[in-house]
Amino acid sequence: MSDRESGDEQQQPQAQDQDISGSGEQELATRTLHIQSKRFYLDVKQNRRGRFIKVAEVGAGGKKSRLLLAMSSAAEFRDYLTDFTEHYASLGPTNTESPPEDGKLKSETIVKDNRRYYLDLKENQRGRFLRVVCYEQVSQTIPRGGPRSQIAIPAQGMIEFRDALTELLDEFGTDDQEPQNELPESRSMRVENKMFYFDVGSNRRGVYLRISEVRNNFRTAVTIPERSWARFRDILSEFVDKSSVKDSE
DNA sequence: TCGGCTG
Repeated sequence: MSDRESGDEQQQPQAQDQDISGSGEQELATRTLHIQSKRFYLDVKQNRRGRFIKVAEVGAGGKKSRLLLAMSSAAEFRDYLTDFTEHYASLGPTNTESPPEDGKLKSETIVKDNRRYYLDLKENQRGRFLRVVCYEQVSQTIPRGGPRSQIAIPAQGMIEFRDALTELLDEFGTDDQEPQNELPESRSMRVENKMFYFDVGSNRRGVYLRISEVRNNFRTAVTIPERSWARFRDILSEFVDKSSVKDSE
C-alpha cells in the first residue's frame, strides 16, 4: 500500500500537516532500523481514532509484515524490551543439547482494548529472536480467530529497537490521544409514512453519516463520508432554493 | 546467509 522504496532518503520536512493518503491519517515521524538482514520502519501516525505506532518489518526477500501499537501499548512494549534484553544477556550460548520446550525462553502479554500482544523470546536453529504476535478480537462472540499479525526481531537488535521506540515515545508521548471531539448524537425524523435515521459512526476509514430510510419494515441506507458532508449540504440547499414547496416539518 | 510452525 505505502511504497517506501523511494522515500527513504528524502526527509519530508513538514510531514505533520500532510495527509498524503487522503484517509485522514497523518504520519508524524519515522525511524528506520537495519537489523541483520531485516529493515524495520517505526512510524508514528495519527488518525481520527488516535495516535499509534506502526511497525513494519521487511525481510531480505522483501517479505513484509506489520504491527500496530497504540502509544500506551508501545510504551509497555518498550519497557518489556528492557526486560527481554536483560534476560537475553543473562543467557548462555544457544542451547542445542536441551532446547526449551516450545522454544520459549521468556514470555509477556500486553492487552489493550480489543488487541492482545504476545511477546516471546524464542530460539531456533537460526538463533534467538523476539516474536511479537497481535491478535485482534473482531467480535465479542468469537473469542479467538481474529486477524493475526506478527513481527520477529533478532535478539541482537532488541536494544536498538527499544532505543528507537524510546525516541519516538519521548517526542510524541505515551498517551493514545483519542480525538476529543465527540461524534454527534443520532437524530431521526418522520416524513409522511417514512422514518429517516441519521447516525454518525466511525471506522478505520474515518467518520461517516448513515442515513437510513425505514418504511414497512424495509430499510435502505446510504453512507456518506464526513469530508463530503458540505457538498451534500450545498446541493441540497440548491434544491431547496429552487423549490416552491414550504415544508417546515 | 537468513528466519522465525501460531495461544
